[in-house]
Amino acid sequence: MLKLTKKADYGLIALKHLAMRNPAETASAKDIADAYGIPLPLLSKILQKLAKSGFLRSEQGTNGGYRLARDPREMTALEVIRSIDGPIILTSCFTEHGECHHSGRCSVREPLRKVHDGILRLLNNITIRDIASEDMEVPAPDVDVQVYRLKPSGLAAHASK
Amino acid sequence: MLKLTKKADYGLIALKHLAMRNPAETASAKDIADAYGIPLPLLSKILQKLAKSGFLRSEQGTNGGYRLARDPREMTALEVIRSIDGPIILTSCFTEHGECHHSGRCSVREPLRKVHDGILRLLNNITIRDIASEDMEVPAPDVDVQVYRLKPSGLAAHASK
DNA sequence: CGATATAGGACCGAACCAGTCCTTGATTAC
DNA sequence: GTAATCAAGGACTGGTTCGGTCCTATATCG
Ligand code: SF4
Ligand code: SF4
Repeated sequence: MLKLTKKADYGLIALKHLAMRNPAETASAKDIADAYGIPLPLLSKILQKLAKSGFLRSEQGTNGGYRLARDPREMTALEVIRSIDGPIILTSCFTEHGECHHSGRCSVREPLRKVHDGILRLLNNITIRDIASEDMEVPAPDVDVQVYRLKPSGLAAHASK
Repeated sequence: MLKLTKKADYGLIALKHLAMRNPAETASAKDIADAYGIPLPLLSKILQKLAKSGFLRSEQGTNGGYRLARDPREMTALEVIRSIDGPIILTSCFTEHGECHHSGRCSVREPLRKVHDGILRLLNNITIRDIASEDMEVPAPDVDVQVYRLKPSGLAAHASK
């Protein structure tokens, strides 16, 4: 169904929140939870994960809270989502032990692996800073995701829509 | 978790299977199920959906089965997946009635919508024929998915990985 | 008729998601 | 030193979706 978990949403919200303020100050889980209406205990565990993954640095005690541990330009959406939701698996055969039992006969595995890579590359090119920036552009054609496309031979694009 | 359902996998397998053979002959659900080890009743309903969505034409009775209803170049992975799994929703707020209750305050909704669009565009550029073609290329940088990227200002690419 | 097809509804177990609750432990303010 | 404030983390639950099975009805060919 190709959906992101809400935990990932919340994690991104929190990181964006932190990326948009003075890196000197911390924000507590409660601050963020209140600001966006996210259940506190849920957000807490997300932030804990992000801290363990090295995105956040935590400070306990009164006036404690979280602050970014790295430059938001160095945090990609891919890494963040991975850290919260676990590995991204477009199909169940792309995980370590999740071998689909027809991976032998399956004819779409390789094609889907390319799609998978495309999505990863897309997410990998988005940084927290991108997300935090107010105005963004849908820019000129660029490297990024490379979809496989038939040889030079025609078969024009039926993209858009 | 960003996973495709197995039903979608199966649907793509079936379409690929049909795309790679003489368009004159039909293949029954059983044929395909046996060929790839897919449970027959499950595959049946997938094929039914694909038929109702206009990808397949079905013929009942002995020697019946399914055949492609359209040119495989005109069937995109996006449409197929949509037809089987329902609408693709990266986050729960992108569906008609699935309004997330913080869509008001949420700060990542718009950015994620762009990611969503990127994924859609990616899937929309893949046709069944692409999937059926033996050799594919990961071609030159091309139009396709446009990830938003900061203004001209530097912030070089930290793509790859 | 009877074999082979599609068409489609009902059902079920397992997994996963979103969220809650409760306990522990560090740090600061008073 | 004690209380308030914070993070850390385990256990549990209700709801939904997924993957799959089963059973019946209908169409078509030989
Ligand atoms: S092997 Fe084929 S059917 Fe199984 S998960 Fe991978 S792509 Fe899907
Ligand atoms: S509104 Fe925000 S939190 Fe809710 S589903 Fe959309 S992106 Fe996720």
